[in-house]
Amino acid sequence: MSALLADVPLSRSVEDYLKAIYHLSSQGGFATTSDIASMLMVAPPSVSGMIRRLSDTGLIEHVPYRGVQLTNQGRLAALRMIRRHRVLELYLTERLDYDWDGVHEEAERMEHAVSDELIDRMARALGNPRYDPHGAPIPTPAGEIEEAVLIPLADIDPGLTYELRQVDTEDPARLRYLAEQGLVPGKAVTVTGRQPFNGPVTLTLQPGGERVIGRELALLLLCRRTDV
Amino acid sequence: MSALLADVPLSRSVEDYLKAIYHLSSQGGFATTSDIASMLMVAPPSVSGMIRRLSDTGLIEHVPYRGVQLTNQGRLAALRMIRRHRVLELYLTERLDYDWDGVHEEAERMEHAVSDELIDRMARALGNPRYDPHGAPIPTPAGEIEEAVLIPLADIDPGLTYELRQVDTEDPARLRYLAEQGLVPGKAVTVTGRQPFNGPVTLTLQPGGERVIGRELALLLLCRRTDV
DNA sequence: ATTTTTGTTTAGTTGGGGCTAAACTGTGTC
DNA sequence: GACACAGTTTAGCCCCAACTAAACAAAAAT
Repeated sequence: MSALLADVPLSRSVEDYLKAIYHLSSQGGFATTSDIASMLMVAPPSVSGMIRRLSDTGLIEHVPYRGVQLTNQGRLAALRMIRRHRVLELYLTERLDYDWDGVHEEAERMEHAVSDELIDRMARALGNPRYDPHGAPIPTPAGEIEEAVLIPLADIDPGLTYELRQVDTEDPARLRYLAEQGLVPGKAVTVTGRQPFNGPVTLTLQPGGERVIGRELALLLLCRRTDV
Repeated sequence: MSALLADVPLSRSVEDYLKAIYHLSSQGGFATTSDIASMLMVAPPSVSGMIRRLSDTGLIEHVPYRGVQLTNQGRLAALRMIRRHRVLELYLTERLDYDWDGVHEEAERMEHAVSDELIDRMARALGNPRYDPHGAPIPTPAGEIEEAVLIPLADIDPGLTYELRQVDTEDPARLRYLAEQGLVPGKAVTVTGRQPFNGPVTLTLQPGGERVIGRELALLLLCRRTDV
C-alpha cells in the first residue's frame, strides 16, 4: 500500500523541493516555508503552492504555519536524488578531472536528466563507492544511507585525535580554500587551541602541520574520533 | 551583428525543435509543420506556436504555409546540440559500456542538461573523436560538421567495393539486428546482387561473408567508395 | 492583554508549452 | 473556374511553476 501511486516521473522542480526538504528536516524537525524558499531562491508563495501539490500527491505532510516533513515515499524520492547527485559528483571528479569545488553545479543539472541505469553504471565503474568527494555518504539504490555521528571541528575535544570525514559545504570558494589548506576528508586532525568568543581554532594536521581557521569554516568540517 | 542577442540559454523544447528542423531541412528545403510535429510527437498547432516564438527570437525563418529554415544563429544552436548528443552517445558506449542501440534515449535527455565544459571534457577523454557510434560526424565546438557524400547501400554499384560509413537510424531493434549481422561502420561491402521491384540486396562483407538484407535497411546503410 | 512584528497563506497574474476545435490556404481535380 | 482535400494557422483552453499584493496566524514585545 505504500506504492499506491505508480512511479510517475517527477518534474525537475518537484525533485529540487524534495531534496531541499530532506536537507532542512534532516535534524528531525519541520522544514519551514521560508527556509525552503531561501534554499531554492524562490518567493515564499511559490513554496506554498508547491507544498499544496506535494502533499496532494502524498510526498510530504504539511502542518499549516508550522512546516512540512517528507512521507516515506517522499524520503525515498529525495534519497534517490541525493544518490544521483553524489554518484555524479564522484564520477565527474574521478573520471573527468573535475575539481571538488566545481562538480556541484554540473551534478545539480544532470541529476534530473539521467536514468537510474546510468547512475548504476557510473557507480559500478567506480566500484560502488560509499562516499562522494566531500565525504558525504552515498545512499544505496534501495534508499539506505549511512547515518554517522560526526562532530564539527569547532566542537571537538582538544588534544584528542579525530579523522576529518566530511566537508559540509558546496561553496566553490570555501572548498578551494580548504583544499589548499589540506583540509580534505581522510586527514587526521588534533585541535591544539581555541580562542574564546567564537575565535579561530588552531589545529595540527597529519600529514600537514599547523593551521589556524575561523569558526565559520570549523563548523563545516565534520570529524569522528579515531583513537579509543 | 549576428550575435545581437546574448547567449540566452534555450529551453529544452526549443533545443528539440531546432534539432528536428536541422534534420528535416538538411537536404536543402523547408521543414514543414507536420513533419516537425510528427518527429517531435506533438500536435501541429503546438508546432505553429513554437514557430512563432522561434522566428521572433531569430532562430528560424518562416514562410507561412510553406515551412521553416534555420537562420545562421539557429543552425549553430542546432549543431551545438548535435555535437552534445553525439559526444554523449560515444562516451556512453566507450566508457560506460552502453550498447549502440541503447544510447540514443539516454543522450537525448542528457544533451539538454550538461555544460559545454562537460562535453568538451568527454570529447578530450575520447581523443576528440570525429564520429559517433553510428558513424555520424561530430560537429566541432565551433559548429563545423563534415559533409560527406554517402550513398545508401541500396543504390551502390554492384561489384565495386565500398566502406560502410554510417548507420542512419536510432531505432534500437534495427540497430541490434544490424550489429548481429556485422553491419557496423568500418566494414567493407560489395553488392553481389539486387532483386527487382525493391527487393532484397545480396552483399559480401569483409570480414563476414554473404548477407541478404531488405531494401528498408539497405537505405539506412550509408557507404563510400574505397577503391579507385 | 493588546499591539507589533514576522512568517505563511490566498488571490490573482504571467509565460512556456502543450492540447482540441474551427477557420483558413494552397494545390490538385473535374 | 469551382470544389474538395490535405495541411497550416488561429482561437481558446489547460497545467506547471514562478511572481506580487494583500490577508491572515503565531510569536514577541509592550
